Amino acid sequence: MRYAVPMAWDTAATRQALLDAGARQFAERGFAGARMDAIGADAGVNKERVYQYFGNKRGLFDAVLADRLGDLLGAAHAPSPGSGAAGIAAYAGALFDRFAERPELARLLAWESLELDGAADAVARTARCASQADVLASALPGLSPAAAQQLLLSIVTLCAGWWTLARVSEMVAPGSDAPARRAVLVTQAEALARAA
Amino acid sequence: MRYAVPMAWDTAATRQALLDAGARQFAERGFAGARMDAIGADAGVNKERVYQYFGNKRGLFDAVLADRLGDLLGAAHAPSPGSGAAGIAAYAGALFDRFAERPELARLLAWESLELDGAADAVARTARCASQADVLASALPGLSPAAAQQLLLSIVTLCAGWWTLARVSEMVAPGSDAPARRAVLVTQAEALARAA
DNA sequence: CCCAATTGCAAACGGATGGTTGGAGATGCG
DNA sequence: CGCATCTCCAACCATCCGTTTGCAATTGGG
Repeated sequence: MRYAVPMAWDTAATRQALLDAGARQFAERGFAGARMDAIGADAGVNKERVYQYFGNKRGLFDAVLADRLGDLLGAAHAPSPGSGAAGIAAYAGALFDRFAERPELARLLAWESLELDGAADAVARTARCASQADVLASALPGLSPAAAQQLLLSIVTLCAGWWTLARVSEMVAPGSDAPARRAVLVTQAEALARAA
Repeated sequence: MRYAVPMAWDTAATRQALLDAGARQFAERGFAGARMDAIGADAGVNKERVYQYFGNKRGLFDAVLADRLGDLLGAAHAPSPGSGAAGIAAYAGALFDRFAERPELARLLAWESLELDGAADAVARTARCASQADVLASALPGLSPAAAQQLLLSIVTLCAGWWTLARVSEMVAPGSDAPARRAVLVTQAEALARAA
């Protein structure tokens, strides 16, 4: 039959468009709530292409999580060795900024934890988290690896929390906005680093 | 037609059973992922009863959130006036314990933030959060109301985070378990209180 | 005891939805 | 240029699912 538009090939662009649309739709509505029709429409591609490139809805979700969250913690500017609590504070600010410029990242983290029993691309991402914890350990001489992991976990939890627990934020700190929350988190990260 | 079992009335029990089943199913799968058939089966009640008592699926979800999360922060043992950073630390431990004994609470908080634009029963819950922030302010003389709100928000975010960002916890702190995480959070809450 | 109102159930409805199918159009190679 | 293969689309399928319907059973008041 005649199609609405001429149908040129662009395999890489189609796949990327589906990943981008999938990221938007899964961030907004989660795995269960996202609709294949909506993903296709958002991508400007027929939804049948998802099955060709990713296998099924779950395959696309895993691909989106791996693609978007693969090096989330490393994407924020890391503290320098020996930079101490100030370096950790700056890292918290940079991570918060990362979430602020791409709020779908925090939301995808939250959906992943609620809807999946295991993280997408867990082995690679766990290795990257270990590297990032090592970076924090080198910023704070004397910090054990386990303590660095706990510190990093708290910083990520606090920074992402503005988006992952947005309703809680609205009720507990109704007068706050993102810049105010960022400032508090930078101070709190420094305090956590000092106490670590 | 003949029913599978005799059909006695118990209005209050039926409503409670649906709330309890709804809490379990919504905590596990979220609003979009929960199934009305499964809620009815879990409650041991015909799913049609949800429409009689709560209007529709969304009405049940709102009722569950209001019922389970209404006084979440107050349910944990509050710090005494003037009890200082130690009181805040103990409060963090109590809140973590609250989440540990009823992990559906943290998950419901997260689903609410991801799936709704506004919290259920927001006015009442915001008032309760303000009261709880006042309790923290009285525990730490000199703490401003806004700073108390930010401190409370960070404590809630950190305590709930073990469940709301469970996959992140597994990747960032793979060797940690709940008791270890609890101990770190108690220490971290004390550090945050000192810096507030 | 009778009857109106209420509660509860099984079955059905209409629309939604993930996934599949058949075929058109594009590409690349001989 | 012809043909095999690949990419893409529109339409369809089978099942799912929130909600409604018709009626049975229970309850309580006169």
